[in-house]
Amino acid sequence: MKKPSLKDIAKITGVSPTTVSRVLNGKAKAYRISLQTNELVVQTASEIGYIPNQTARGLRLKKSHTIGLILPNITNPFFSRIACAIENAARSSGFSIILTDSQHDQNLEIESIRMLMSRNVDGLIVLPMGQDENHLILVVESGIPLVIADRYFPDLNCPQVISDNYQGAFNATEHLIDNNHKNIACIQGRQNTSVNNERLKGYKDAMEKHQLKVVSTFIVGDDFGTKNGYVSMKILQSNHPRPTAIFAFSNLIALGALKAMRENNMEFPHDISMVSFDNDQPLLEYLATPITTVAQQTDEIGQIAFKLLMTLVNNNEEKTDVFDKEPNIVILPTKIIKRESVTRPKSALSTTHIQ
Amino acid sequence: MKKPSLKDIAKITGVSPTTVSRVLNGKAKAYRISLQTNELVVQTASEIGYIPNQTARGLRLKKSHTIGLILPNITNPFFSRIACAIENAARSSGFSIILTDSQHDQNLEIESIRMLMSRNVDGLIVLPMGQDENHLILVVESGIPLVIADRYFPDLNCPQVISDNYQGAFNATEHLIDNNHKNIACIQGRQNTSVNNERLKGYKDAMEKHQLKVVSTFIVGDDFGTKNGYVSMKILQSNHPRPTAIFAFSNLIALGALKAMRENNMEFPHDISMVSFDNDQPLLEYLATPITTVAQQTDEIGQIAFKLLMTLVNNNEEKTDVFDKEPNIVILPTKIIKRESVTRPKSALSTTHIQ
DNA sequence: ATGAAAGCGCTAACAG
DNA sequence: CTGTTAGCGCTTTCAT
Repeated sequence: MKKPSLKDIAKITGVSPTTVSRVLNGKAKAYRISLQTNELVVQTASEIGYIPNQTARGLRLKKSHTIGLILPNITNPFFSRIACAIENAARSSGFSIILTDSQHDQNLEIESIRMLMSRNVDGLIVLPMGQDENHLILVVESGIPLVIADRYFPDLNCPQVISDNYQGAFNATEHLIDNNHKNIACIQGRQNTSVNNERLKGYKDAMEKHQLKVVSTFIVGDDFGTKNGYVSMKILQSNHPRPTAIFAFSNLIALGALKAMRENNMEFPHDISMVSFDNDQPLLEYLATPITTVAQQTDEIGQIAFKLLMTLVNNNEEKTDVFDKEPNIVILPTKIIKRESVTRPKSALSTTHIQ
Repeated sequence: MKKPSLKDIAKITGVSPTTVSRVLNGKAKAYRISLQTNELVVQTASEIGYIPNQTARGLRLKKSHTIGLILPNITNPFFSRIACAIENAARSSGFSIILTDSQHDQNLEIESIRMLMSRNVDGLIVLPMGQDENHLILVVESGIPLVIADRYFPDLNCPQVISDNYQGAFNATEHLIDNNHKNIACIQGRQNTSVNNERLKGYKDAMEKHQLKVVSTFIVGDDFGTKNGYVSMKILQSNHPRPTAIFAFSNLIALGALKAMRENNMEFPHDISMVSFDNDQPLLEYLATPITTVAQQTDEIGQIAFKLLMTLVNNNEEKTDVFDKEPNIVILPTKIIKRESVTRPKSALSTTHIQ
């Protein structure tokens, strides 16, 4: 026995499919359908266990009540929190989300976009892995609502939500400086991404503000992942002079750095201080050395991204050409969470500043 | 300018929609379509940027190439790893996943199932929050392929993937006993779930095997979340005698317990040893006291769940009544990862065993 | 080697 | 207050 359709209900009740449709969509009063008919339809619908076919509905209405979510890796708590917030907001609004994990792979990201468009999603929230925007521009041009989070593309004409990465990085660096550090290295994430650029700028500006020279060998790394944190830390340790403090551009970088420090038998934070971006690792508080982090408002990023998308989706119904309006950029403040990974440098010796 | 359809290609090329469809679905040779036509169609399709409408396709084919995934909380690394594995496997097979987070809420879980069915997913992977099975039975009866992970329902006629929770718990407990603990408490998760039952049984059996009495006040807790870990630990600390070791039934419980221990100024593990389930928190290694855990094979759980679902989906195409076959249950071994959270109890005094 | 026509399940004119 | 008709975009008989 196959799934009952709206037509089946019509047959059983003896009314037309139209009426059934209207009743089931709560348009009974709008069409002044008799209470009797209404009852009858609702009744039989539930009796035979009718479940509306959203696919058919979507085809007809050209609205799927589905949005696509593309992010670099659901396993990263920073992303999973955002995903969770989006999913919750979406459900409350009657939307489902198709999740795709790009695995930090540009091609997968592009493929996912295509796939999602072919599935007629009503909109797209993407947390791009890099800073390429061609595929994103195509989305905007195609007219399907798009919201970007965790990256900023000045030329991309769509709403975007990001943290104030510059200020966060500036504060992080200054916090290190306030603790007397002069040889401060940073382990970057993926270069030329807006996130990385801003954090780098924040770092540099803080250094310069305090008359500390920005040393190129103290700027290492090229990826937001754990491995880069590990490798970069190893490199920093092989250099002379060594830094007395590290600013890690992500939680995963910090994790990798931790591993390298441990292998090198370094005492943390006595041998080296650290502050990291991202505060979403639940165990952060209970580390041997709880790490001072720059917290991003992940829940808010998710919620705002979804709201922005909804505005777009709804606008889209009214007029088709809203795409010349200014990009709607939301910048969320960060907050530095001080823990125990920052101390004053051990000795004057180790803090000799390179001139 | 709206999205081009298959018909548009037909119009431009001058062939019929049928032919276009055949070409675009790679059935050119099967229908011996001339190379010329083939070329022409493929060419124009890419020229006008044609993207097939999967909604229409799904309606016609009654196959959406989409599966639903329901899990209790994507923010929990245990689940996000499984989700990641499923998503990857799905993508490789040309499937998309609609993700829903039940937030450990039975009603949301039920609602999600309905929603997913109405979206014509080809199958469902659910990690149920509890042990209610009525809504799951309905799914099986409706004929839509269903695979369960992380719970076991003996009466549910569908493939299921779980860890060997009994053995894992047994080993965890025995490890504590091997370290001379006698007053071993456990902080349970949600009661009457298969997972909890098995772990509890493993705990009890290990205790009994070593002639240790299972004390009811040493079995506390009722939820796999952080809060329960915290509260339960507080309760255990207020009891006399106090346990010298804790077996936490989940990573989140351990996290909550950690918080309580810290507040009570307990030295960990000197005042109290601990072993926990789940090894998916990335920072586990770097805790002040790295916790010994029972690792589940999360990637494998996800991969196997998806494979099982695919078998079902494909079988389903052949015959409609495969649902009388034996439930296909896969039990994956766990592995205890020893770290530093287990020591011998401090003094003979504190290990006095209650008789 | 290609097409015409029907229909998946639903809804929105348009008509009474 | 209700029904008839057409059609969303696609695939699949059945023809030729």
